[in-house]
Amino acid sequence: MKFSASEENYIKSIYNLQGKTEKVNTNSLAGYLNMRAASVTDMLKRLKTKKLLEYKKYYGFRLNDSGNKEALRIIRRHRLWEFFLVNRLGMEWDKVHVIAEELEHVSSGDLIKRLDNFLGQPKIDPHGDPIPDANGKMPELNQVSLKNLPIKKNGIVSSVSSQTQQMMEMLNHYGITIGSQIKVLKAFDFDGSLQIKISKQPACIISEQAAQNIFVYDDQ
Amino acid sequence: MKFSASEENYIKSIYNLQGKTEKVNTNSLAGYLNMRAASVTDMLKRLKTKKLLEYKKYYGFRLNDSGNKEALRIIRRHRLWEFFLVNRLGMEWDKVHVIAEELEHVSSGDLIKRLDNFLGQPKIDPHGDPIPDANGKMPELNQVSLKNLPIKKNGIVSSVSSQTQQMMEMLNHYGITIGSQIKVLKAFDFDGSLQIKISKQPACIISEQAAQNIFVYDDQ
DNA sequence: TTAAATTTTTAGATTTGCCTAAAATAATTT
DNA sequence: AAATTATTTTAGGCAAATCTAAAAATTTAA
Repeated sequence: MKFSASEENYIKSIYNLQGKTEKVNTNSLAGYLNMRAASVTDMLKRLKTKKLLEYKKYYGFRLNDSGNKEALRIIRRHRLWEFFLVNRLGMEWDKVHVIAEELEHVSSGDLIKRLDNFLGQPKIDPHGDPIPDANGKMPELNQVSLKNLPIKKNGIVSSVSSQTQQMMEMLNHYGITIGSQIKVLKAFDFDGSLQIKISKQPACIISEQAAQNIFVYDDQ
Repeated sequence: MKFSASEENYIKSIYNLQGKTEKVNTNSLAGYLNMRAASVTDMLKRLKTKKLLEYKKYYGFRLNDSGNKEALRIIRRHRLWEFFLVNRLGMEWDKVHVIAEELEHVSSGDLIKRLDNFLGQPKIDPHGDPIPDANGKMPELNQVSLKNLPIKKNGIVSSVSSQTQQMMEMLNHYGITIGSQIKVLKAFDFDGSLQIKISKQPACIISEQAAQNIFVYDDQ
């Protein structure tokens, strides 16, 4: 079945919001998509008709199996294009998201198969997120928030949960990029801030809020 | 100014239909786009409001300067993507059009600049059509219809005007591809059919209609 | 040069995807 | 357990992009 760009955006967003088991609610999806709750309700009905959604009025919703499968197809396209933009066209990893949001809706199975091959079947996108394979299988990587990385243990920056301009600005300031080696030297219980060391740079301090939004692969 | 995918399709189609000086009429554009005349009239009004069109009710229309500029930007994107699909992803040149129709609407100047560089600033797309440069300048190539190629003169197949399945089937049958060396041995005045020789294949006959739709670069 | 045919436009409807405002339902507080 | 608050849905509207059917304008032909 084929879906409109708008439907695909909703599907992808619901996927991103729903955890392993939790239901998503109308307002949080509306907030996530920068839309009004009423618009979300409209689309929920449409997606339910198309049998992508488990949805009981007033009680939240989740993607069902075909919804999840579709979401993974969209996410696969998005991440492959991001990989292309960064690793072939040389764009900055913090600038590719918007463009990939458009490219991901181009609907040709053959195109994506060939793009995947052309790129060497990458497993991780430039933000450090795993790329679902052609069957929708997502490589499980043991990622932890920097906040939870045990003291003195090495991690590799794998992704950041917020991709706002403000976040990017801060990461640039600290010289943190995907793939950076990182280590927590000390945690201050008072405010949750952390003293960290990034690659070979001198140690510095970051806030609990920042640490919460930076994810690393536990580098065992 | 930014345009919707739909507006861009109209702009590109008008560009393709208008010659050097002729006006385009509603019905021919409707036919070209597989739409009804009424829908075309609607869009003409919109494009006129956006100052892309010279349009007098009942008397046809043409793109004005900014319309032409916009058309060339769209065509540039389309042809660069076609080049990418064929020369990087290895798709067949007769299968890329539909996908490029989607990709061409992705709106990022930086993306196209980088794609152009990545591809080595190609001048001709896989169908043999020239790719407008970043300023909208279209390389002038002296292309003639096979029908008008002087007898015994070598030509290089540069493009075909119809990209229907039927045309592709016939080209495959004759073993004609973009870039093929081709020469007219004899013209039969009776029905306009031509005896031609393609590269090193034995001579064969094609109809006037086919010859009219195959273009070659005069290979001086 | 008027009648017929063709082309183009207008008028009004439909679908998608969004909105605001009001109503319905659920959750929380007193 | 009512009353208040918060959330969600419904109702109704709007713009883009399409359609059909009818009206208007132009072109062609008798």
